[in-house]
Parts: sequence; structure tokens; C-alpha cells
Amino acid sequence: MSIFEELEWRGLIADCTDKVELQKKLTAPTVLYAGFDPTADCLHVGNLVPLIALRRFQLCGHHPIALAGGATGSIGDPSGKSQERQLLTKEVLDGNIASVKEQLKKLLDFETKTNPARLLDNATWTAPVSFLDFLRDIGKHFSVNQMIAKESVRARMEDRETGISYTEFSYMLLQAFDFYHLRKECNCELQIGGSDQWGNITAGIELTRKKMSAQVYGLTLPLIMNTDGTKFGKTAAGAVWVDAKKTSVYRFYQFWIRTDDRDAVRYLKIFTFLGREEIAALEQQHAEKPEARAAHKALAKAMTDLIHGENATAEAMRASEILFGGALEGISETTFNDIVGEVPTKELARTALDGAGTPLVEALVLSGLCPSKGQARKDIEGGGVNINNLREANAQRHVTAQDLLFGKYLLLRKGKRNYVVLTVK
RNA sequence: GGUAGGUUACCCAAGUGGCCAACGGGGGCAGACUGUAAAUCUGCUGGCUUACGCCUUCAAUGGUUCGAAUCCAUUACCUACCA
Repeated sequence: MSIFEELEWRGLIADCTDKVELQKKLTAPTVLYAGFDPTADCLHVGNLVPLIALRRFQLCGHHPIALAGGATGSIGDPSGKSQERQLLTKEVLDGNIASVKEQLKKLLDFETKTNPARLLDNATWTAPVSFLDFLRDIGKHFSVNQMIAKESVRARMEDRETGISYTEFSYMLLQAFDFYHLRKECNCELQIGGSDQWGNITAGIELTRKKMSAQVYGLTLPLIMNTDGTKFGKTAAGAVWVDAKKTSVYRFYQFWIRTDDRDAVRYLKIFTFLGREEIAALEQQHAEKPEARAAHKALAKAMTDLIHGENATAEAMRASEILFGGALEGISETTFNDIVGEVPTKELARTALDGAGTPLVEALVLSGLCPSKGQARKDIEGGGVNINNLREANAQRHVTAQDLLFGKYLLLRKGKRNYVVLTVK
């Protein structure tokens, strides 16, 4: 199966230029790139798709380039807060690129001899160009008439409330310049990106053709949406990051486990490297016995393996089994210790448990499970709070030393899946 | 620069002197049912309080009034029309 057919099967092709020619081009190793904005020092699951797609190309023998938008990122989206943008100094951007590179190493192979991945920063070739030169050499090739016809621009121009700034209007020129530059310097012939990038990609294709009479190609990936219409990758706690310091391995694993039934198989295709047969088998199991959630588990395991490694995944799985497996009775301290490392943990002074102890409501606020005592009380009265996996409906309840597991842990839960361990110091 | 209109909780949005911590919808959280699902139903959704109740909120500041989200003045921001 060719890379193109594989992407098609996985539902990863939203649009592409000259399908026939592109497929022909991809029969031989090709250099391709995808860009990302280094606006944060960390990747989240939302911007994983193009990078995983790069990996798929790499596995098929192509040469991937991950392009950090050191230049484009510094311009960014002007509708955001101006302070925010100024804070993204060169140092910050460089720092972000450096830390993101570490994360990219998990996705792309930078070491292989045949077709190593590369990480480039468009600031290196954009920053030295003077405004005047840019206008003469690049701007000259763009027709404003065509630019305002692009969907991204037109939408903003029709939205009179927001409008579009000159800076943002120019964004596509910078991205087009990247593509042209990469074609010239690295013989890069394909750009992939999210479907919102279509206009920017075609701008680059046209610029390359005009400047060097070279044909390059574009391919866009669909914007991933949950079936229920919500944005993929967002939870109540915010984005799901690939850095374990920002999103614990357990939470990362849980994020995938909790995928909507209707999305599970689709996400297996989009995100994992599982083959056609494996996914077909999982799809069948999922259809026959959805409550077993075989597809969810495979998805969660594959993704956690990919990002955090198998050992960490095993621990997250063990913690999940314990927490959702039922009663804590008969659990060994060693096993429980596994959980402690996975779920959020807060410390509690031992003296707070002396005598009458601490009101449960306070413990809930301290743990971060409830935003206020009032809310904590309502949650308890609503039956949403468990101590050591046993429901506690009494809002007057105090927690004391007697509630401790193994003399030092207190397992609090709000709702079905929000756990916090309080550790006594 | 002129004129008119607007700014209410996470978002949308009612409220035009006391019955307003503020209708309704969305979102969110929790419960029942389940499979850590979907759909459905129920409760909650400013803070403190066991409770009676108290406190802080309707862009900001000052004022009128026994009493202000509501009236007046000033300021800031947004929108529309005009220049």
C-alpha cells in the first residue's frame, strides 16, 4: 500500500493538489514539510496529527522536515493580546523550539542514516530579509485580488466585527516564502498541514512556480473534531499535553480511554500506527461488544506507548485498573503506591488529622477537586464524593487519621473519575 | 470629529427604582441509568455559613435616593450612521 493510499484509508486526506501527479511523485523518496508555531514550549494532542503524518511519510522512506515557525510565530495572531505577543521574544521562541524538539524525537527519527528527519526554524531565513527586499522579491508575485479571495481572508473581511489586520493579511506571504525557500534549498516538494492551511499552502505552490518554474504539491489533513461537535483534545482541565509534567501519563491515558464510542475506530486510524488488519479486528470487536472497549484500550495504549513509552503506559494502565476496578479492599501498599505516582497528589499536615480531624469540605478544596467549600458541600450532598472509593454523603464529615490508607494516604474522588490522593506529611 | 446605540455571571441573553445573587438558553459539574459510552431524566452552577442570615457583584468612578443593574454626571471600551 502506498503512502497515499494509506493516508486515504485512514481518512487523513482532506484535500490535495493534482492527485495523480502527487501519487506519481510519492513513488520515489520525497522531501516534505509541515509547520508548527512554537507558541508554547510543549505540544498537545491537537497538533499531533500533522507530525504523526510526517512520521507516516518517513516510515515510507520520505524525508520529513518539521518547520518551527520562529518567524511566523512571532507575528502570530494579532487579534490576541498585544502583551502576549511581545513576550514571545527570540529567547522564548528559541526555548520553545528546543523543548519541542525533544518531544519531536519521540515522533520522528532524527538519527536514521537513510532519511533522517530535520527540524528547521523559518526565522533563520526570514529574519535576515529586509522589508524592502521582501516586498520586491516576494510581494511582487502576489495579487491582492487573489489574496482577498482566499477563504481565510474573505471570512475575516466579511466579519466586520473582527476585521483583519495588515499583519495577519501578510501571513500567507511568509508561509509561501517558506515553501519556496525549502524547495530551493532542500528540494522540498510537498507541504502538509491542517485543512485551515490550504490557502497558505497553495500560496506557496504558486510562489514557487512563479519564482523558479518548479511544481510542488500540497496536501491537507482534516481538522479533527469529536463526533459530538466539540473540539478535539480539550478537556475541562484544558489541553492535553504530551509533556508528562503538564499532563500526567495517567491523565493522558485516561484522555484516550474516554474517547467517544463513535470516534474510537476513527482515531485509531488517524493517530496510531496499527495496521489495517489490526484495526479491522478491533473495529469488529468494538461493534460486537462495545462495553469491552477494546478499541479505546488499544487506542490509549498505542498513544501512551508512543508518547511516554511502554513502562509508563503499564503504570498508567495499572492505576486505571485499580481506580476503576472497584473496591480498594485487599489492595497491597505496593500496588497503591503505583497509583500515588499517577493521580494528582496534594500534601496534608499530619497534625490536621489529630482529634476531630479536618472537615471533609476543606480537604476537598485543598485537593483542588472543589473550587469552594460551598461547592464541596453541594457535591457531597449530591452524592458525588467518595473517600477511599466509598461514597460519603455527609457534608459534616471530618477526615481523621482513621481514614488513612497505610497510615499516610487519603484517596478522594469527585464524580466518576476525578481522583486526588492526599499524602500526610 | 459629530450623532445614535451598547457594555449584565464561563458564553449568549432578560431585567429600566424595592418582589434581584439577578428570568431563559448554551456550556460546565454532579446524581440516576450504564460500559469510566451515547441518549434520556434530575439537581447544582458568586463567596461565607449547620442554619436564620451575611458579604461581594450588573464596564469604571462619583452622585441622587430610605433604597440603584435600573435615574444623573464623568471616564473607558465596543458598534452603527455621518464627516
